[in-house]
Amino acid sequence: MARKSAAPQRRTDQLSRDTIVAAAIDLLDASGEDGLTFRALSERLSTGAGAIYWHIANKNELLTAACDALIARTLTMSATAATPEDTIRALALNLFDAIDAHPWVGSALARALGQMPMVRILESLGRPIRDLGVPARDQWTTVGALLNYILGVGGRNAANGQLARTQGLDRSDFLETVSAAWSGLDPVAFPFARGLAAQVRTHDDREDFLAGIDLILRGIAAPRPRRRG
Amino acid sequence: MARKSAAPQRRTDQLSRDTIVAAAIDLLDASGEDGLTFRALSERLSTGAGAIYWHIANKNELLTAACDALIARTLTMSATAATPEDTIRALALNLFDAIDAHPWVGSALARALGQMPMVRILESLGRPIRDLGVPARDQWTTVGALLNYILGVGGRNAANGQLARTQGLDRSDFLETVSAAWSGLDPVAFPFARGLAAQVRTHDDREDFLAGIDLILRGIAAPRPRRRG
DNA sequence: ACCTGAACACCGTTCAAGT
DNA sequence: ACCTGAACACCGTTCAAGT
Repeated sequence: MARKSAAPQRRTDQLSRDTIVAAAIDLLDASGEDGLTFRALSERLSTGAGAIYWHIANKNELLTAACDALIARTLTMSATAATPEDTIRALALNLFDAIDAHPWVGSALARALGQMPMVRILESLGRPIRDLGVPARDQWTTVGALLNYILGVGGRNAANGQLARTQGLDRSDFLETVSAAWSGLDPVAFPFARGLAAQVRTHDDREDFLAGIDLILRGIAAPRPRRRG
Repeated sequence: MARKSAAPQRRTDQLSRDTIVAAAIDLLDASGEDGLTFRALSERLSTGAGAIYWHIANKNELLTAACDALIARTLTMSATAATPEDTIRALALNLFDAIDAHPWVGSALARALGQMPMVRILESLGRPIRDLGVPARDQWTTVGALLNYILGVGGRNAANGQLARTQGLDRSDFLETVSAAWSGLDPVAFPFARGLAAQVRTHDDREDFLAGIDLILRGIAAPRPRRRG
């Protein structure tokens, strides 16, 4: 008697939230944000599509959980350095590298507002800021500035990764395209952007990111005006 | 003779890219990112679903075009102020307000990398930075820091707007939830985040955003170390 | 040249039915 | 308690056929 299609192997052990999240991370790393579907996930887990919903509420929760697992891993890696500044620099770089290696984390973070991954980052960033001597009333603004800068870069990295995947361009191809487009801009309407075309081609993302962190650190160290005293 | 359903009125004038983009903006404003579908759009334009593809390549291009129209509008609004600092502040605030009023712009911008909306912002931000006396070799880093901070805040705003829409929470409800969750954090593992709970409830997004801009401006003004002389 | 609208190949999510 | 997998209500995009 002929069967319509090969019966899929079903797993014998129980599914768990952690197993699902781990599989989701594999899928996201392998095929990007669009690659994470409940169908692909259930196939990889040798289970039915609906089974996942017993352990996780919906796709958004799954994405946040995957993001949190990765962020937690990244942050525990970041030991305390010699100075608060160095701690912040090291932490920021670890986050940059994590988002660079897993672009989907960049956009997942943006959606995970008051939730765990954000809280973890806030906490890790907050301690060295406190140690820097930033007064309590300025801590929220300060951590916010650093966090938003980091998330901004992360979002751009995520977009880069997504673009590279869908267009099949590698990094230097992409930069070449942007640089060429910018050199072609109207010199009257866009003098500044036009002048940037050369720098776009040769810049180092990681170095620029760190330079931005240093700029913000200088801003934190600089005395606030209108204090009179 | 009974018809299956009311035959839709079809438009008599020609469709154009601008008409489509304008309708897309209306739809995005009215029902958020998820509200923009080719079916909803074609209904609003009294045309067939496939007709839009004659004028616009795909959804991504449509989103970028909508974003660009709004950004162009926002930037021409931003006149030059008394000082470069004030010009940057005014520009940043205009962008903040635009993203606040149209949250979808926040996430659309992240995806519009080397394209027009980004170039426009870069250009508007770049001139006052040049006027500030930032040397050519630091201009890319400087404009990048400001841009990424602004985009980071924009991304967060976009997420806020999306959340408010889907959960049906208003701003203060949402902040209340976050604040409550943070007060409940483990005081040993998360002392800093816990201490922020109170500030979360009462803070002013717009003011904090501007404080971050000021912090970065101080960083730009601060002398760079390791110059020796 | 421009538009129609059915069709295709997908989605996330639900839920009766099974064990 | 946990899982199955068909079914539902959608998507973006394509394309033969019309004008």
